Amino acid sequence: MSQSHRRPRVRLVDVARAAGVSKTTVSDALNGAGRLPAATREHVQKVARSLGYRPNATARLLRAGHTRLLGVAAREYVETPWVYAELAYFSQLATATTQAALAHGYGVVLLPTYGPDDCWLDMPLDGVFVIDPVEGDPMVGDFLTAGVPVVADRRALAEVPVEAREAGRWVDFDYGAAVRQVLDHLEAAGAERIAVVAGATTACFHQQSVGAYHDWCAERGREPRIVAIPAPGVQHALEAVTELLTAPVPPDALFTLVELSPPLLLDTIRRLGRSVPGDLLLVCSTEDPAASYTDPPISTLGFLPGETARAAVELLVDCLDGRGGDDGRLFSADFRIRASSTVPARRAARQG
Amino acid sequence: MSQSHRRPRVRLVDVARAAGVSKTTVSDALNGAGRLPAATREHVQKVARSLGYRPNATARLLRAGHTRLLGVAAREYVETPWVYAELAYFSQLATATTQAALAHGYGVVLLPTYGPDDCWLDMPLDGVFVIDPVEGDPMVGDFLTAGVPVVADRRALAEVPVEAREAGRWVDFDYGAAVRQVLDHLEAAGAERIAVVAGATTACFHQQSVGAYHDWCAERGREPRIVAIPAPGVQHALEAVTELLTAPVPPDALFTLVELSPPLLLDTIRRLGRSVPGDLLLVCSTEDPAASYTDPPISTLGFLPGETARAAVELLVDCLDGRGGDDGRLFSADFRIRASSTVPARRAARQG
DNA sequence: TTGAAAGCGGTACCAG
DNA sequence: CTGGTACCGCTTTCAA
Repeated sequence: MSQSHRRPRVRLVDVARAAGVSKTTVSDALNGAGRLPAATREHVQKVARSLGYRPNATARLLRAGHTRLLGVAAREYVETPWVYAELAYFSQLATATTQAALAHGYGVVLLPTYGPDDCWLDMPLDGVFVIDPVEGDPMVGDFLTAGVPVVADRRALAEVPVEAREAGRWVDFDYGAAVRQVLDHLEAAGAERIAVVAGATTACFHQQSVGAYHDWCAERGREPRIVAIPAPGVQHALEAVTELLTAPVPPDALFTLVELSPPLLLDTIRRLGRSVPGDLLLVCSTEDPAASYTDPPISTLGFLPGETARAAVELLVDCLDGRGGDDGRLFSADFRIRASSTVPARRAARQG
Repeated sequence: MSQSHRRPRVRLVDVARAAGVSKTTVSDALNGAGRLPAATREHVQKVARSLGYRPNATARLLRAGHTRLLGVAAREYVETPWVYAELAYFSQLATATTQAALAHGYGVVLLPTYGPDDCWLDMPLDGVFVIDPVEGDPMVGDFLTAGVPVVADRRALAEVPVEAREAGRWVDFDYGAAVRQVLDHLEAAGAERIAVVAGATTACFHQQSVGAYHDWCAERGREPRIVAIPAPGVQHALEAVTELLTAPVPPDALFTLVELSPPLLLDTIRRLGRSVPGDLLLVCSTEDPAASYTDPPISTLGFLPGETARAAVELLVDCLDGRGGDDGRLFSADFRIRASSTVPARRAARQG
């Protein structure tokens, strides 16, 4: 058993008393402010150190009028809290945000996806990055009406009353275009039955991607083959893939929009008796670096977590510093074509 | 270009003035405190809402004397900032910590691994969870002397001056025992040349693991075969594996202590012309759930990110609430034996 | 050069 | 039932 009562922290006044000077002098001495004689300064510093003095962060923040803290929330699967750990995309986004924030002197708070309504408003945040808000997501509006700058996407901002939008910024992709790019590529490689695995959420990414897929199919009179999984996780994703590949008329191309370990996916496809790219062309939307190390390397559609995080932080910081920057930044998805979706020799020949 | 000047936030006094009452009344009305007539309460609430009033979090925290914020720092590779995104272990730990913290009404701040010395002390944290501190890590001592409760491991706490240890707690594993358990298992399965991939850090985990491996080898007069990678990342890890497997006398068992996508590892081993478990028994220390979905499923040594995170948060919260709880919690690693390290029929026969 | 005092924006204790 | 006021711990201005 350990000592239970925490000793009261030593405060500025304590140091002042011990050093026989005033609060002001201590503050100046420790912060390098004022014009004190070196002797006083050193004396105060020594006393402060010997007492183990540490300024109370909250107090100085209240004084400063800011907290230098940015919130990050991943909202894609609001109902299924925290499976995010397994999602390379969110991990990288959170990490990159932390990194970018640090570069600007900010810390990052991981926000919960659920919890007592508005509980996030009790956190001392200067700004918030809301990733993949779902349709009608209350978080964006809550922060904005509370006067806290937010970076989200354009759709989320559009849902907020105009008068509150002032401190709203966005980072976005043309998801539809990205998906079409992949579909066109697969079609050009000879695919006739492209199957898709998506997430069953109303986050912009999935909604627009699925919409684009349906449109694309409709334009060509093709029948969409899509499975939307209710929550992230290896199990769900693999089941979806299995369902698609064991259909009576199996697809000749697969495009996954949910995070799934690329080498595992490849392994699973092979166990189902199909070869890549021979029997099945494959493109994965993933940030897992393992994708380029498999055999064959897997084509990926990436959404630049590093760059978007940096942009989000910059947007937030500009807004906080009163610099009028852009309202948002539009990015283009990063489509990397590799062997998994490249026409094998014999099929290429067949296609002419 | 967007509006650059943020409008000043509306404060408690503003509401009070607008509603024609005092600060106290507003505070009570909004917090459900005091015994106000319903009419007053509603009136104040209406005014507050119409003004878009939100209490200043920093101010109420200063008043409350706590911040309800916990820090998390992953220190294993302090020099190589933020490759953590790719590490399932850290992602899950951070996520689980956030979840556990939320359950206790706390938020979580992701701490940077580097940065201006002591920069972490400027954050308004009630407590900190330092994961895998390296040898002589300053972070633990810094927080402790600042009076901020810390959860780390026993070694890190031992490095701190006794008088500062009061608010130090720990969560730990007997890494040596865990490693021996795996080595014994592999030996029993017939392995004679067990190779290990470890991380070149002084974090307790790697140091003790590598130490245990060397001891274990020495006890048996075996020659250790180990590669320590300088930083996490697919590239380094795969190179290490390749180096080990292409040695003149290749190992007959591989035990990886660094995070590496299990299916990718399997794939790589096969491309090097070895089969698992036929030619090579395989055990991975990883938290990647994909390990159990490969063919063959891969034996894993896990370190319970969920449970340790929960424990860490509890330890911190108990300490903060002045409840005298335990000084720490010792966990046992989770060794899951699967087909990748199970003796294939013919080898079992050969072994008798 | 140093120190007293006024806030930062709330909450909580009293007196009215 | 309500409002004045002290106070959380620090920074900053200003007077001595």
